[in-house]
Amino acid sequence: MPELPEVEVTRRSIDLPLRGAQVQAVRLGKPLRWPLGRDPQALVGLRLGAVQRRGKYLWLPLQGAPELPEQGLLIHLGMSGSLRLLAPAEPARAHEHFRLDTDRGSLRLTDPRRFGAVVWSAARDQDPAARLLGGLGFEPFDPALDDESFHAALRLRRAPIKTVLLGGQVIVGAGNIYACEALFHAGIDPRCSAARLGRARAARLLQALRQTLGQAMALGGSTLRDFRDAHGVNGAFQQQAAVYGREGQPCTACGKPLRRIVQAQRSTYFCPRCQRR
DNA sequence: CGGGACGCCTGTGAGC
DNA sequence: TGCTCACAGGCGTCCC
Repeated sequence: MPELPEVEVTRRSIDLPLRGAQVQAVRLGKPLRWPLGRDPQALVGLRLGAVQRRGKYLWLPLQGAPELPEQGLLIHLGMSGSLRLLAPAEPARAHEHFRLDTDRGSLRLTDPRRFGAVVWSAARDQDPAARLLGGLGFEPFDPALDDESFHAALRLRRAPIKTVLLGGQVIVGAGNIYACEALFHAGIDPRCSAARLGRARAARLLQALRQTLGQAMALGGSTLRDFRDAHGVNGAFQQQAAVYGREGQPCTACGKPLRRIVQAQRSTYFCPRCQRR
């Protein structure tokens, strides 16, 4: 369900309510992608620090244990996960597989497909967190990311630009929907080798990624069909995708039927006229 | 090493 | 109505 905008909207919706909250109980449901890696009981009494995001991962610092001052939980929502902040008395929802009860509310992870994960780590820069975060590329809104460095990183990749965007080793945050949308807005054929993008087109792509992700964030992650933040609040309105899921329908810019192809086992939607190699 | 396929799961919608 | 199949917002791991 979540790409960067949804994860960031989720982060913002739990950060202030949970900052400083004290853990009262931790409950696990069915196994997620990886085991928690820690006795849940060991987390009771700790306090939550400011929630951080790296790519599509959330990092929840757990403070108050002198011997483990940097420990925390790394959370990934996978394909179908979402976080909600509920009253502790609220009954478990369907597919609720992780629950963190605090004195300021109960954080619930529901994830039907269970591709998501909640992993304990002694520190963000120690394994397993470090291993999972280690290979990630630029944050799209990192001020240090400029056209030059983006272009330079793309030039090292011979794979199709769509695949490179999804890979997350150059830039994080765009999943299948936003990658398709950004490539459309940048006028770039998704099959085009990343290495063959010139400076100007790389710059256009970076701008399109920021525009697409930024707008989705401003609207509360509303591009996704049924996304809600941790309070259950929906986006301001349903942003219509220009190409994603619109195979055969007319391009909003030129009217030509949009195409669907498969790249690295994922659907890619694009306009064969507006997007050039 | 880069690049692609696989597999982890459950739900949903289309087609018969 | 009920079955089967394709497909779904991700990504670590394995193999070439």
